[in-house]
Order: sequence, then C-alpha cells, then structure tokens
Amino acid sequence: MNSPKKQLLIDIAEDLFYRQGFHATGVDRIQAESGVAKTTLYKHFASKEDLILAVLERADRREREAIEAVISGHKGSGYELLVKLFRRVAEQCQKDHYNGCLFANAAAEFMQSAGPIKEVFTNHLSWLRQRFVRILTNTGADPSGATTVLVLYEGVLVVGRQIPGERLLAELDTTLRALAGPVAI
Amino acid sequence: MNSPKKQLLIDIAEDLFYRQGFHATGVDRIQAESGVAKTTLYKHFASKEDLILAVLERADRREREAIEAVISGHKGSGYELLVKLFRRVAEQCQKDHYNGCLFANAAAEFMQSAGPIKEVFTNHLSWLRQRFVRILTNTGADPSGATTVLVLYEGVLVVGRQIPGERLLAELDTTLRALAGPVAI
DNA sequence: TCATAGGTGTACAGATCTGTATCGTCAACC
DNA sequence: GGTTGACGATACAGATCTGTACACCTATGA
Repeated sequence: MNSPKKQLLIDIAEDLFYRQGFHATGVDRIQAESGVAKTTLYKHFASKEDLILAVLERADRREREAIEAVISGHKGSGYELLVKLFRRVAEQCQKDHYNGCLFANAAAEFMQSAGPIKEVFTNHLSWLRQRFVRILTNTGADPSGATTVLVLYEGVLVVGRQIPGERLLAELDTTLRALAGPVAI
Repeated sequence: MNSPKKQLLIDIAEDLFYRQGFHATGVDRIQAESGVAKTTLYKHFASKEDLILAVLERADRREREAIEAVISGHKGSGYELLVKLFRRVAEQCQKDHYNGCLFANAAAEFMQSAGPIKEVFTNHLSWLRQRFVRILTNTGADPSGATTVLVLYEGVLVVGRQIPGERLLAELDTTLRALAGPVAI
C-alpha cells in the first residue's frame, strides 16, 4: 500500500510543486525526474489532483510533527519557545530554492476551485493558530495574541523570499517578547 | 498607444490571474472574457509573459498611489496612520473572490524563473518597507520596526483568506500601537 | 502452481495552450 | 481619395498536458 515508489513520487512531486508551482509542473516532469513509470504513478494516484493532495497532506503532517517536537523538547519561557519556532522558519528561508509557504502557494493556485485542496490550507492555519493559543495560555501570556503570532508566522514565510531569515528573526524579537509576555492587568 | 482595448485586456487579465492563478488562466480565456480579438491581444502584448508583466506593473503603481493617497490625506498620529493602512487591507480581505496578495501569488508561481516577474514582487516589497521606514521616522517611532510592520502587512494578506479582516485588524491593534509608539530610551 | 501486486515501457487519444497567418472591416486624417 | 492603424473572425501550427491502453516482467505467498 505504502510502497517506496509511492513515497518517492511524493518526494519528487513536492520538490517540483514547491519550486515551480502546481500548474506549471506537469505529470510528465514528475515521472521523468523520479524515474518511475507513468503507469505506476497513475496506479498510486487517481489523478494529478490526488497527487497534489497527497503531497499537501504529508507536508501538513510533517510540519505539525516538527512543531510538536520543538514544543515538547522545550524547557524555558514562552518567549524562548516562540523564538525557537520562528528560528525554524528563518532557517528554511535561507535554503536554496526557498519559495514561501507551500500551503499558501497552493491556496494562491487553488483558492477559487471548490475542491479539497484549499481545505488543507485552511486546516493548516487553523491548527497553527490553535497551537499558538495553547502556547500562550500555558505560559501565562494573553492568548488573544495568537492571531498576531500567526500573522507574523505567515508573514515571515512571504517576506523571507527577499529578506534573510536571520535578519527577520532579529527584527521581530521585540514584538515576540511583547506577545509572549505576561498578561497585562 | 494606450488604447481602451489594451486597458480592458489588462483589467480582465488581472481579475482572472488574481482569482485563478497565472498558469491556470489561458490566453484564450482572457480573450473570450474580454471580447477582444486574439490578434488584437497579441498586437498589444508580445507574449503572455508580457501581459502578466503589464498587469503586475499597473497593479504595483496603483497600490503605491493608493497608499500614498492615504498617507498624504492623513492628520494624526503614526499609530492612526498605520491603522488606516491596515484597515485598507482588511477591507480587501472581505471582498468576494479574495485571494491574497497578487504579488506574492506571482512570486509563488514565478520565483524560480529568472525572468523580470519576480522583480516586481521584490521591488514592491522593498518600496513598501521603505515607506514604513519613512512613516515611523517621521512620526518619531523607531524605524527598525518597519520590517515587522511589513511582515504583519504581508501576513494579513495571507491569513485574510481565512480570518475576517476586521477581526485581524482588532487583534493586531496592540502590536501596531507598540510599533508606532515613541522610541524607547 | 498459480494468482496477485507492484512495476516497466511505449504509444496514443483528446484536450488545451501559446502564438501566428490570413483576410476583412471601419474610422480618422493628411 | 488613399493610406494608416486599430480591430475582428477564424483557422491552424506546434507544443504540451492529463490520462489510458496494451503488453510484459518479477517477486511473493497461499
């Protein structure tokens, strides 16, 4: 069911979709780059949209697990935890072929279509926001700042295309400190 | 030179590119929707990429002018000015067929290609950041917060796909007030 | 032994996409 | 009156895209 070829196809497809875009990446290209036969591809995925969904859902799971791992391995203040999470994003921005947030890119290309692709985007953002709510609550900060943290998070993913991640991280420091601080009275 | 048909083509193309994406929108669709003959389209624009560029450059000019208009018509504190600018974005989010930031969407689809399309995105963000720097400087706030304001601005455009603009505006209030406040000593 | 599942390779149908070629219309302007 | 320029309608070339058909290979396991 979860054969290695299927995983390879998702790997290659994610890379190409992320770097080139979804519509701009043809199935032929994914087939050629992966070396897997086209017949095999269509045995594992009913359509290109099905493959896109598989890519997005796996990326969603991976991203959540990575964030949970940072949180569960953390000892320290809420501010330090936010910095850790934002540092993770900042490091992604430094990578070659960085191209923003995969889910936001998918939303840009599929928001108008009624399909389930845009739901991955909305679910991802909802989860992320709820996660920030819990972090702020558990560390004694005002949970109503979670939406602002989410806006900063997605904003960094956009602006990181142009401004180095480390610089973004430094410039956001004061704001993160304020958001993670104790509830005002 | 700047015939009404040419303007109409840019109007229709911008609408379709914004809602459906750039690769997903065929030239045929733009031709059919506008009622302009295909020959006319290719007399005004050398290629689809040329049309995309025309759309983005006009949108860039329009956006800058709209922001300048808000700024020049403003009397009040720097904080109130930022709120006005963010309210403008929040209102866009409420519109039908809202689909994020046109320039970020273009970046998502064309960032890997070496062409001049991604330069419109980078120029737009550079200008926006510089504009925030001037606002903060002129109102006695710390201009090093401009990058954070830019991150919030682009973040709202992404998250606005899911969370109502008015709510975003309300939740960002505290943070904007802090960024626009007087320089700390 | 034999069915089944995963995989290969190629060819191709049918649609769609960008861009061009060709011919015709109409209005303005010197 | 004749030329120029903007525009229309249609057909089409050539490429590319998604998805399928068909024939074949190989390992596993009941």
